[in-house]
Amino acid sequence: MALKHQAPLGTRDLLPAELARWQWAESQARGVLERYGYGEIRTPIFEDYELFARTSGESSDVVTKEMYRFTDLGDRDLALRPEGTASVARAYLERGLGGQARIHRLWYMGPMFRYSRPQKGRFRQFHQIGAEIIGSSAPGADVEMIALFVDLFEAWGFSNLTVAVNSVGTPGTRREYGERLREWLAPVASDLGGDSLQRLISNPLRVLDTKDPRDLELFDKLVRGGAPMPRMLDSLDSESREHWEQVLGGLDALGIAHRTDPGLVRGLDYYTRTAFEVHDPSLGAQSALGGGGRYDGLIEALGGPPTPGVGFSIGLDRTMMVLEQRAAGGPAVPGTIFVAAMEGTRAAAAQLTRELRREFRVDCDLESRAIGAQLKLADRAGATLVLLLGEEEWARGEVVIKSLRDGGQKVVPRAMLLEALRERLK
RNA sequence: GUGGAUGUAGCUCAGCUGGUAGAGCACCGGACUGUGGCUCCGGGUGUCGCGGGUUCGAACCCCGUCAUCCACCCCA
Repeated sequence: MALKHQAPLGTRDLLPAELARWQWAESQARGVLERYGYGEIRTPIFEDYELFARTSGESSDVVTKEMYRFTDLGDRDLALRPEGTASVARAYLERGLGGQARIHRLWYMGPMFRYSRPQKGRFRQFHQIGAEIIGSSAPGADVEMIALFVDLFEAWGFSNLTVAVNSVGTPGTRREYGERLREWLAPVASDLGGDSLQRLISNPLRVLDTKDPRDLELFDKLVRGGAPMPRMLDSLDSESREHWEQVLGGLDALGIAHRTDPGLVRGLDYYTRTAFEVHDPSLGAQSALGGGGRYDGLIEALGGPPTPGVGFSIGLDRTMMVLEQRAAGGPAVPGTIFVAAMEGTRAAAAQLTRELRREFRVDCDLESRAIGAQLKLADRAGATLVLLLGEEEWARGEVVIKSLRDGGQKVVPRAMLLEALRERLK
């Protein structure tokens, strides 16, 4: 079908049938977030380009090649938001939240935009739900974040989740670790693949993430040669180490299943110390359902006072894909009434339909079809009750209520109709 | 940005070595001008992604282009 217009690459329409699941998931999430005492925040969908460039890191992929950047008619340099935390931090500063209370617990939900090549589970417009604690550097904040993160998934019906956790230290220790890594890799540096070579310069921590089998073989060779791979966790300063251990202790105390993943590095530069992620293998190559971590330097980088923060974001598109595979979170079918009219009762039916819609979910035929066709419509639409406005009955002040479940029907006086419907639908 | 695969009806797909398209489901109408589901009958709803080329003739062959999917990259 050669259509003139199609949804832009990497975007899609969500239709009513799919949205039933989305709405269910969103309302589950709202419930959890409210019980945790988090407040919703809504920020603009676009911001100054610089806001994202500064916070995500000039060299990050998000900034260098995935930003929807544009100039508006007033020559402002803007970008569609690639993630939510930068906007929340900006709003926190701009609206002076720091002066109102020391600790803020916030959540957000909405579309994000990244200019990357679409594939399974990856879209150019995707949706995230996220939460932040701004103002506390305590390990307990990290633990609460991870607990909330896990509880959201549990509210969606996930069980036996294991959270991957790591500590990426501070910018200082990360630099230091990067150096140790470079030294360790020095003997084989010239043999590394192109991607790894790039990363050796821009972000050495990522070199270890490579999937290139030849690179992995080189690493093996080094280890066999008696040079053990340096570990990020061994490079932590004493404060970060203590923080890390307390986070692990807190997770244990809550019985949250976790696994330390020394290779876990998050994509945005602002993360410090704790980093965590959850994956679902059924999603293919893009398996991360959500992730987060601590970002103690972010607010200061935006020109605010030193303010610690920790947060996460969850990809709703991917989560919905998993729920769909499990056929979870289906729509709760509400009882629908279908008002069927005859030749002489159409006007009355329209009136009755409008009146009933103040209280019930009501459907009707718009095209003056034969009664049989109306019943068929009602059936296909999944109605549970049909009100038949037969001419003779209506003239006597009566309405026929027919059940599409068992086919049974009975005649009710018009005056008793509302009561009868309430009775039948509850 | 790179690589591979795929584009035929609303959906899933068939279409032999080139002769201008078909099935199932869905949808619409009827049997059933006052009663749905089941059944039966009828209806194809299509610029074969788009543009060009080869050919007497192209859904099929060639070139280009667009789109989709999967993977790399990166991440949610």
